[in-house]
Amino acid sequence: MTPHPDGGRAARRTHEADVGPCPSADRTGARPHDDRTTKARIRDAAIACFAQDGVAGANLRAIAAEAGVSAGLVIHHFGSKDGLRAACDEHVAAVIRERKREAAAGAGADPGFDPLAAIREGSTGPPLTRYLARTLTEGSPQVAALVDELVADAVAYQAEMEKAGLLRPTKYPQGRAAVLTLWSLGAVVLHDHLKRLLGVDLSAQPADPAVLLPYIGPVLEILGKGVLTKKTARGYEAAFLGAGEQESEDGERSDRT
Amino acid sequence: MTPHPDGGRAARRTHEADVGPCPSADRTGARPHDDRTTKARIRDAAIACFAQDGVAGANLRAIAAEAGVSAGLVIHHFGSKDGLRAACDEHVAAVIRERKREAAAGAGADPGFDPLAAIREGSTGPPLTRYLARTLTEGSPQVAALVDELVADAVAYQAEMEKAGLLRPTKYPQGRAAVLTLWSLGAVVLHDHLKRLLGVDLSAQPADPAVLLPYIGPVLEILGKGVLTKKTARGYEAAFLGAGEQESEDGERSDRT
DNA sequence: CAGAATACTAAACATACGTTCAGTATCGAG
DNA sequence: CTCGATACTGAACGTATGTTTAGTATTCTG
Repeated sequence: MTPHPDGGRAARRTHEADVGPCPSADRTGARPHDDRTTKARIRDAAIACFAQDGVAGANLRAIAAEAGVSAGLVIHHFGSKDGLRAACDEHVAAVIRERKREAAAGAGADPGFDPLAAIREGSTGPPLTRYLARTLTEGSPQVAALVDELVADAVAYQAEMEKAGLLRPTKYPQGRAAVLTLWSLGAVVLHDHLKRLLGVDLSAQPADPAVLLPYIGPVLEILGKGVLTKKTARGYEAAFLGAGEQESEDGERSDRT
Repeated sequence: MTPHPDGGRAARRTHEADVGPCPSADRTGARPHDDRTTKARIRDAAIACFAQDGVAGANLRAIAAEAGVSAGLVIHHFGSKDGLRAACDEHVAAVIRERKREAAAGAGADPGFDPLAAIREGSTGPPLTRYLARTLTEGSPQVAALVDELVADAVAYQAEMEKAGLLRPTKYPQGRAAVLTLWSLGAVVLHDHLKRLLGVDLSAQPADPAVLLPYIGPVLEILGKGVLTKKTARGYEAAFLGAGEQESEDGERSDRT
């Protein structure tokens, strides 16, 4: 119940939208000191509750209790449950953007094919991945915008890698990036099933990256050499793309955006 | 509001669990005759409402109204909202199993890599795909069991295809089948995003399979030749699977089941 | 047909929820 | 210090919701 007593002190303090002026100078003296604003604490509690029960399933009183405040205060700060949800969406999106930027700035690393690699969260802080896994299916504009950004990033990233000879060329730059991104996000959304089937939990940060292996192994195999033999691939293509289609397109298909 | 006035008369009548004895001989004369039992009508209405608003978001009165009955009757037939949800889960799972069996019995067709190809529903009947897209993320035992079956089917199917030389061999029979199945399901769960990004709606049956092309195209490309160049693949593998692993590349290797 | 069981409705019930409100404490500005 | 604004609480309000209940129609069984 009580948040981590101490430990991650001055950690993470870059985004911090408008959660308030001062970190709540231990006003009531009630709980162990927490460097977050009350508003931020409420927001984090909401993220945790929404992640666990879904937005419709969670309720303000539980969120308030988790944050150690009254239900009225939640409304006072966020106007309504919907406002709270919007704030959570924006916060999560902002954190992800920031961490992606940090990761990009840092040593080459491997953004690889996990668009959410940036938010493999430490055990501290709210469960961003689980929150996203929930809200990804509940259609909010903020999350939609975030997904669009992830795909756009993937398009750019894959173009770079392709130019560097690290990725095979594609006839569908936008389509391939979108499909790979959505597949990755889909695996996160279905993390419960993945855990049950392969014993890998994508919604928790791995102590040791090796525990991801039952998932990463097949993924690398699929992305490495494909799964269809040449003739099967040709067969499907003939069936779907129209028999004589012969693949004219190589450019960007600008359906959207 | 009113269901299809007539048309799909003696259609679909194989599963029909225990929705009751006779198709409600137009008891009240209130609504145009429907060949479904009242219980079945309630269940289908529930599937539609759950699909639209999620299980937590939907409410019994709306479901009852959609089915043209009172809220009390829903409880009378299903005991509780949870019971109703369980019945829906079971029904959807049963329909999918049945259609998969039919599809398997029919001409070779292509179960391909869409584990849900069997339920590309006609415009009649409840929105099974959307329902599944919702419940897949809400963790019910019935849905979990269904997913397990889909994966098991995929393992068997891919083994057959591999033997027939239609699929590349894999080191991870279970893992590859699980990953491909979950990716496909994930794309369904994220159908809103896929629609927005590529203009393809996986939750509706396509009048013309060609409309799926912006999705199928990249998918076939990825599954056909992969996306990583050989050295990139080797690099990732070295990083993840431990440096010296060496990749025999054509042999079977049964790590997992 | 009699009588029991089932299908069904409308209303009532209890509770859980989002939100409002009145009041209190705390803070910053002058 | 004074005053206004903000942070915050606890209780109240109104409503929506899952469920119960009492009662009526309908069907099934013998």
